Amino acid sequence: MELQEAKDRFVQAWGTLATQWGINRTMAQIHALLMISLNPLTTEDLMAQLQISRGNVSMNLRDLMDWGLVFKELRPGERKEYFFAEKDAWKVAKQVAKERRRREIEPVIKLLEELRAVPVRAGDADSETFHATIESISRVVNLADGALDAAMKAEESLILGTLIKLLR
Amino acid sequence: MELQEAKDRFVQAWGTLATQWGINRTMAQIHALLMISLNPLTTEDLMAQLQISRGNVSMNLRDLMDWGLVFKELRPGERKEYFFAEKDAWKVAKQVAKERRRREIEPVIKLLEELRAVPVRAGDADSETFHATIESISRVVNLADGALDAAMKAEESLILGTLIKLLR
DNA sequence: TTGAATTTTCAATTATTTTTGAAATTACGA
DNA sequence: TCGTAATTTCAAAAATAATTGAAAATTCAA
Repeated sequence: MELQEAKDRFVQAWGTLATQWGINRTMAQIHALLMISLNPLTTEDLMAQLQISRGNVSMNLRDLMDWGLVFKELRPGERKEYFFAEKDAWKVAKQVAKERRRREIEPVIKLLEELRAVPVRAGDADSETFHATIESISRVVNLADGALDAAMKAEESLILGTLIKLLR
Repeated sequence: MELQEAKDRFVQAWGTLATQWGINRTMAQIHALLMISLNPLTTEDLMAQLQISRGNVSMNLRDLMDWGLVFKELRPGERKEYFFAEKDAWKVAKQVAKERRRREIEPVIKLLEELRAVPVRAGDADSETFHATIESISRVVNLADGALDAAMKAEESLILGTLIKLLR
């Protein structure tokens, strides 16, 4: 396989994987392309390589910057902007965990707390089932939240070590 | 908050969360409803409670059964089918981890192995960047894969214990 | 400042995903 | 086995999400 073919396959596959996880295909492809590019790229570069419009590039770059995955580089004496991504995949994973936790898990935890506060009607099997299930889901969501928080703060090697122990 | 309102809020929120993670809203709502229902429900029950068509219920129930999250109950002397879901959220999480691993992570690991096999052109900084990034991503994907595998096999209490140690 | 290069915005369009509903099929009690 | 209740299928329709492209806004070298 040629280098260019390998790059294309990676960008393509990353886009597909992203859609399965609720992330915009183009956003993932731009991110993938920046991750494997030696040098920062301009909007024009991204438009040409992914065959997409200027507006599309602009909006997805803003989202990627909001996610803390892509950064802007300004070169003195040059008008146009250059973009680059963090290349350390562990740092990227930590950043994604941090953002998804903040944006998606936190609101769910808040809701689950509210639902847990709804009084159980003793003797009402229906009410009891509801509460038991909400309790069970709360425990797991809080466990996942804690795991993401731990991963976010830990070093890759530390997680690896813990995992090896767990698998043994 | 009334019990019925609490149920509705849960079903609604679960559907919203699902779409953010690449899962069909209705599928998640059916699953949520079955998780908090004391008794198994029929297609008619689901159609009425979620205000959706028969075909929609039928297709999403099949998907949920394929995911191993919902089961069918046949009652002797009765023609119609009853559906119920596993209510233990930890078991549900393990099942979801198992399926996503098989369906999505495995193909990615296979691709990354192929890309790692592409020969590096020594001295070519572009080629070297590509390989370094793919290596980095491979490590993290394999770490995540291992974590899901470990979680899948472990007990909730064991994960919790490990996590507490990690956070300390 | 000025003005052209560059970026952003957003209404309209296009693409994708989900849902419907009725016909076809299945399955089971009588 | 028969008749029909129940389920499944799938093409068409609807809903949702992503993309375009050109006008508006911004920015910075001159």
